[in-house]
Amino acid sequence: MGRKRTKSGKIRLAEVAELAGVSPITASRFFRNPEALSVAKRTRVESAANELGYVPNLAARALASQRTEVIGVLIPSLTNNVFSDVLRGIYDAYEGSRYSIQLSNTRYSILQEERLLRLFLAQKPAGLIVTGIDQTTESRAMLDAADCPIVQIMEIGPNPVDMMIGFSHYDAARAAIAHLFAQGHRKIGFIGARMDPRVQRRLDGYVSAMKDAGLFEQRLVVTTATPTSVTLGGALFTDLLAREPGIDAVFCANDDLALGVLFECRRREIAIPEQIAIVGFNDLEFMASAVPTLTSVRTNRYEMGNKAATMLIEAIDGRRPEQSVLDLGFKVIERQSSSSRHQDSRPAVSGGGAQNKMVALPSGHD
Amino acid sequence: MGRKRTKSGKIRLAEVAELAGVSPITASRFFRNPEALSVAKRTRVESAANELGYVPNLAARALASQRTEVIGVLIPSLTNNVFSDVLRGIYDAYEGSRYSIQLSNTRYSILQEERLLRLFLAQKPAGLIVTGIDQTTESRAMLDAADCPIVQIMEIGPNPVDMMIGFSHYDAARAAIAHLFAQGHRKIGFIGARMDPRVQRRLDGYVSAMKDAGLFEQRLVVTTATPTSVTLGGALFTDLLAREPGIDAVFCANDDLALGVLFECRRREIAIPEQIAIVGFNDLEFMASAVPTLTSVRTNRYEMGNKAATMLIEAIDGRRPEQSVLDLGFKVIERQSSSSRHQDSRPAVSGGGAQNKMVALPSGHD
DNA sequence: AGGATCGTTGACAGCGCTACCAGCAACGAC
DNA sequence: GTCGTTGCTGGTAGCGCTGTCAACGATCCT
Repeated sequence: MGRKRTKSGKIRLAEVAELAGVSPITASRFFRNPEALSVAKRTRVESAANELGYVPNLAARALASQRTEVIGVLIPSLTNNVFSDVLRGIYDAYEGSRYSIQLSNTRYSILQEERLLRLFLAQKPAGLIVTGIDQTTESRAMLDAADCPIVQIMEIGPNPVDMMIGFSHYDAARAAIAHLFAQGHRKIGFIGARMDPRVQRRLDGYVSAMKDAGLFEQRLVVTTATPTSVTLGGALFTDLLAREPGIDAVFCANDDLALGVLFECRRREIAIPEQIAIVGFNDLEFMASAVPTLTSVRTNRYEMGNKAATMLIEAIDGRRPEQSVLDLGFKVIERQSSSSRHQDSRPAVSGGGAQNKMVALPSGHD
Repeated sequence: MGRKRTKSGKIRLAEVAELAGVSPITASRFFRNPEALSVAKRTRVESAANELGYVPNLAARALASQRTEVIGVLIPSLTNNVFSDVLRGIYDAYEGSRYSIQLSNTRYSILQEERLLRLFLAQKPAGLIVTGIDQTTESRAMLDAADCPIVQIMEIGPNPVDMMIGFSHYDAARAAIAHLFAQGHRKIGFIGARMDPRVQRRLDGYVSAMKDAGLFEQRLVVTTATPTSVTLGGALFTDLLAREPGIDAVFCANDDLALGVLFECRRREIAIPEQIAIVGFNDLEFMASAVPTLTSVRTNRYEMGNKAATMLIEAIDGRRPEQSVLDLGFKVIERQSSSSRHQDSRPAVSGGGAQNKMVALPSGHD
């Protein structure tokens, strides 16, 4: 016996086809590949669909076509400003496309990531965006076996699963330290929080730059697994000062920490940059507006998300990009907090960034 | 002639049923309502599913059952810290539930919201979370006609579509101004950016409080439609000072603006709070850590998202909450930037917020 | 002119799951 | 002992769409 369930009441493709005087399959084609129809039928179907207010049933489409139009996005944090910029880039790229985004938060756990990956892959996504290059072997195997395009974002490294877009955190950190060296700083501390893989690589870059200069000392490094915050920046800086009162600069693994250091210096009446120089990472908006303005390493977060999404869509549509690994580079934006030239504190209320000087260009030209 | 398409290769429910020695329909029930099975069959199906690694096909389920397990979430911005906290609350609540989240960004446009709403509703979501109470009449009609639970978040107001969770931005602004009055301030400026409906209501609260005290002057108000930023805070404050050099306090519509004002004061060597007091809105993390620490109105953003999601799930499952409108209130967190008691600038590196004093409690007891 | 090619259209048979109803055994009430 | 009643299980028939193939006329080539 059939079901008595109420017909959803919605317009179906068949109704549209009937009104347009074509077969259902022709109407179906109109929505997927209108070019394939003759102009006459195309307009007939189009007006019929408009007249009836037809909306395709995505579940039926997914079932029949054996694929979804869902893009899975796995990011480690929803709180972090960095990821909200990336996300905005991603969402902007999908706007108006037929794909929809399924977002999940791994909370910086690769096990959680593995779990979510399994979940996503089971639904046969059209594509996948994952953060970073540090997956469990299990995750890696699933990604390798996945039959959809995949983009890894936030950093670049060897052995991409498929496509990859980001920059070298290691090189970026080295460039920041090189900048501090150029300004005459020698005893440079490092503070880092959360210590996720990318922060770890910034630390690695710092360590290598310091070692190259024969200046590395373990006690110059203060890190914690705690999530980052402005307050934490002040606390870590306090620790650093206690360990090594003689430092003349601090490289902060992100801008929130840098802002915390700035406030802590103010509290302690330490002059920036005269007594201590500060360099942050990411170049969030407030860095250009702080007093003194704060030097930071600019990363192209919005572009990273946007480009990743664009590349993914193109790959799904069968147009693979020429180069599957894209280095978006970084720039050290030099500002007052690390400038030995004592730029005067202009009342530059708006337009921060105009007077920025580029110190290093795209990474990874090796 | 049938299709030759490769069978997806995936395990289907029928295979599980066969291995378990039950009918497909019984296996189906196991996944939706295991209680309905006898214990014997339940364990048989369970172990069969585990053995085969069965994963349900959501598209087929959605098609057959005529409903999805997707929750639509419409927010105006992905950049704003405020919404990332709300989102985190929402995602946390859905973690592990069978629902998935479909997020869209209205970019503060009610027309965009209407478009997205139409898109969402067409897919028959299990529930909907929308931001605010200012929808187009068309949107409102669609929401009223929607046959799924709906939660409006971020603020409360008359005529909820269904459920509602938030607080009164009007009352919160009034409380902030009352606090400034209590500290002896009279010439209180207002700066606001973006001027979305909620910021507008904060302005309304400011205006009414000032008028009540006979202190309102139009030139004390500086607003712009530009998206908010720290830099913009400095610029708006500069405008305000130019218009009315005699102000003794500023109420900022959000914390980014407040931070910008702080930096601008530092640039101009204006003493806080002696010459000018500052009050922000939202109580972001950095407010407790700034120098001087910044007074703000704390809003329960994470809880708002989390509670909204929880209420929505319960409503979907047929357990509607007793009260459909929930006021989460706010608190004025008094800090140095508006304290006439001249709290000494302690080196309170971590733990900001411990010394906070609550000034006003949940809103909307009228 | 005949055949090959192209562009366009349609028929058919499912995709994997669940709503509906019916059946059946076990049980208690009368 | 008969008649509900309850609890569990299964059969049937789709949900609305699309992949595959075949057929058709129009166009092109030799």
